[in-house]
Amino acid sequence: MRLGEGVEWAIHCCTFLAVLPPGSPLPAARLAEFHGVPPAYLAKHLQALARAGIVVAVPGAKGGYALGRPADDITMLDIVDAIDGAAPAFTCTEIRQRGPAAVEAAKYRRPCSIARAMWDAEHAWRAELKKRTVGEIARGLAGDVAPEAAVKTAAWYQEVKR
Amino acid sequence: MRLGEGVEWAIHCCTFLAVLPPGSPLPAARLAEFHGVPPAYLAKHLQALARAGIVVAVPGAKGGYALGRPADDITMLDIVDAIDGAAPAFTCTEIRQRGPAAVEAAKYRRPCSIARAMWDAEHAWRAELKKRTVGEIARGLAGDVAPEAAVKTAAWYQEVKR
DNA sequence: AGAACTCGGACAGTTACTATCCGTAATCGA
DNA sequence: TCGATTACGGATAGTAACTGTCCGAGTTCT
Repeated sequence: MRLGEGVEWAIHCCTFLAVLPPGSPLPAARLAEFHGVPPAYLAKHLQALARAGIVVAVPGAKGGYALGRPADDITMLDIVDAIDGAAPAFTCTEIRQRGPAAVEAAKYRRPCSIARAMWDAEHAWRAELKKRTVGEIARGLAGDVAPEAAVKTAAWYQEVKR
Repeated sequence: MRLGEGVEWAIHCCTFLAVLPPGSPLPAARLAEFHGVPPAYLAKHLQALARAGIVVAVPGAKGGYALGRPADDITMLDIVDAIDGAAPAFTCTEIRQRGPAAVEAAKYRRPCSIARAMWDAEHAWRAELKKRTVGEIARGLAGDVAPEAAVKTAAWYQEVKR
């Protein structure tokens, strides 16, 4: 089981947009430049975020992306679902109905215990992601690294917005 | 994020081996026949289970596979790790060190909050899978379907073992 | 109105998963 | 001892998902 790299990029972009002064969208190319990732590919993921309403896309000159709602109302799960898709990781193919022990479909009242157990685990994963919001992450992000990085970030932003 | 189909097959095989009378291994071809899955491909996954010690492989005529330890000592997580690999689904590529705001590596004391949040969620998923054992699942499996299926299973097993 | 800039979807390359086959080694029954 | 059966590993294709890039449509500013 592997989570696409785009999920990481999307979360970083959202947390970054959360710490930026609001009211001024940032182009996809600038977001890619700041994070050191391929611009064209990041744009694709940003489009997915826009479709989910997590960010709003502002077209035209001086356009770009901005958060679609308050950072505290955006959960990690929202982003993961938008990028990776909301389809469950485990899909029950009902192999119990495929062998020589199969009986007519109506006799299977509930999904098999195996699928239930896998789905329970997945629910725990999603519940944990739902607890964490972009706002919370953004506030804690500064403590991960020396204040020097925040200074460089501010300098870069001023340069870009000039 | 998607979990390979082989995981489902492996769990079904383990729970099936758990309800079978012990002391008599079942060939991979029989396991594939009972579950209605491609024999050659299932064999690959069974080999992975054997490498992990979850099942024991008995070579030669009258050989096959049997559980490697009591069913209550085999967790769902054991099987998932054996088939899908124990590598974490989310891998932090440290993109915070790649942009114009990057500072020297030593300044990053702890992993970024984003990675920690993702890993916490993954830990919750693994913890849930670790709670459930093959023995527990096997005991509950019969209740999912009409008793008729158990009869057909027993008949098939007697035919195979003849 | 013109120009510049942006998003948006359509188009290839790469990796991982699915699936199969064959040769080798080991075990049991005759 | 010989043949049948079975697990094991490698080599080999096909398929789907992820990664990556491009150019056109629409919008905003001057």
